[in-house]
This record gives sequence, structure tokens and C-alpha cells, in this order.
Amino acid sequence: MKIGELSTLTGCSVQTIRYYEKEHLLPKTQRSEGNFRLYDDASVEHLLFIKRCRSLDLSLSEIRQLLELRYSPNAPCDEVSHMLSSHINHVRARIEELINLENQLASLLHSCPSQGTVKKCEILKNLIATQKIMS
Amino acid sequence: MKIGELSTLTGCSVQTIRYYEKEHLLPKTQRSEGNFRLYDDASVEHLLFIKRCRSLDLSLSEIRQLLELRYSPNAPCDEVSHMLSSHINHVRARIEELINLENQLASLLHSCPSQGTVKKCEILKNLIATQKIMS
DNA sequence: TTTAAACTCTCTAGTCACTATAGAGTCAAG
DNA sequence: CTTGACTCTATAGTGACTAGAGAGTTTAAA
Repeated sequence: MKIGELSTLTGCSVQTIRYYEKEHLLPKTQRSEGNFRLYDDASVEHLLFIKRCRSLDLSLSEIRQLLELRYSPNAPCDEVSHMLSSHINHVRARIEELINLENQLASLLHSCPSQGTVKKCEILKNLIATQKIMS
Repeated sequence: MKIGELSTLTGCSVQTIRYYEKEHLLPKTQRSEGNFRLYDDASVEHLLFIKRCRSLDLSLSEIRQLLELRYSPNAPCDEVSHMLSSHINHVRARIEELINLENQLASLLHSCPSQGTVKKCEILKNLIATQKIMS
């Protein structure tokens, strides 16, 4: 199959597929006489694996490592779980940050009834005032 | 004061300050005879305002809008709260996504006792298997 | 058979908010 | 007068794509 079919089968855009090849996440394929990339079912599976990992927010370099492990059946498995657990720690830390942020934003929003003019806007006043505390 | 002092007073790097000027978040300053940027107390406050907004994860273009409003005392204030409430919605949506992600990662991690080899690794098996459901 | 549409190719530049570097100029102290 | 700390501009890099130009290939219809 050509790149367009791979694209519709996997839901990855054509440009993304070519980008993954450039980044060595997909191996270089055979080419047709007219220099078109040719893929098979294994390519579909391979690309879906990448897509699934991306949906877990793994970086391309983490995925590269996972792909290497995937094709090294006798490698020790704890590298995989180690990567995943450090990744989950990043995710948890980010959630903490965002919840904190949400609270700050909510209290800012709460401070202004949003009528009247900017001159009296408590949100802006708070944004300006807080910096004195910060510094 | 010169850029280095502004940098230590605000905690913004020198490069970042020059970058903000290029992006029109900071006005062009006076220059000394030797072409050094010169700042005053108002610059410190202005930059801290930007920093405070960045710490709330507002984008530079959102901050540009806020700065405009800040210096337009008679503009209606609801633009400010509107921006903030749409921002908080983004933050909340992102938190949802990440919590979902965290659950998926946790259940993946849970699936493998991380002993033995990659060949038998349930995490990788799950990463490969799930794609059939996805597609 | 021609020709138009749809597809593919490579290469380059843009996104965001910086960070890092190179190479040159400025200024104060010793 | 030289050393070192500071500053200047300009350029390139980050990550994971996305968008576009300009050219070639293939397929279908007229």
C-alpha cells in the first residue's frame, strides 16, 4: 500500500508518517518504480504502536527506546516499567501544577464581577499587586 | 538600570527580556551612549506583571492583550474575565486529560511485575494489543 | 489519446517560548 | 593598558508536528 492508505488506516497524517521515518521511528521502506513509499500490514501495526504510545504522551525518544526493546525479546523487562513509572511521575507532577493553577485562576476570576471598566477591575489589580509579594 | 540589574530584580533572564522586547511585550527602551538598554522602576513592574501572567500559563499573545487593556482604563472589564475564564477551561480540560492518562499508565504499569524479559512483558503486549481495539 | 485530478515526492519554513551560542563592542577597576 | 564583566546583534536549536512550494507519477474520465 502507498502512504495515503497507511494514513487513512492509522489516522496519522501523511506528513507525520514521513516525519516519523526521518526520525527513525519507522524503518525506510521499499519504493515503487515511481519512488513512492510502499507499506504492508506490519507497517500498520508498527505505526499504530507508535500512535498508541503517543496517546500516552510518551516522547518520540521514549518511543524509540520502547521500539528497540520491543524487538529485543531477551532484554530485561524492567527497563520498560522503569520508563513508564518515571513517565507517570511526570504526569502526576503536571497534574499537581495544573490544579494549583486552576485554583489561582479561579480565585482571580472570583475577585471581579466583570462589570464596569478596566480601571476598577479587581483581576488586573490582583495581577499587578501580587507581583509585589512575588518579588 | 541596565538589563542585568532588571534581570536579577525580576528573575527573568537577560535573553528573555530582549525576547519580550522583540515580541512587543516590553516597549523599546532608551539606550545609553554605548547602546545599552536603560530601564527604570516602571520597567520592573511591567516585567513582573508579565512574569506573573506567565506563571498562570497565559500565552504571550494573551498577555499582550491584557497589557493593552491594562493601559486602557475605560475599556470594559469583561474582556479580562472572559479571557481568564476561557483559559481556566483549557486548564480544566487538560487536567481531565492527564488524569485519564494517569489511569491508563497506572493500569499498564500494574499489568507487569517487571521481572523477566521483554518477550513476556505484559506492558508491551498491552501496548501492542490495544491498538487492535483502537483501530 | 489527451488531459485533468488526485496522489506522491523533497525541501523549506513556521509554530511557541524561550535557550544557547558566536563574534563583536563597552565599560570599570587594577 | 589590559583584564574581566557586562552588553550588543544575529543566528540556530528545542519537540512534534503542520503547511506550503514546486515538481513528478498515476489513474480516470472525456
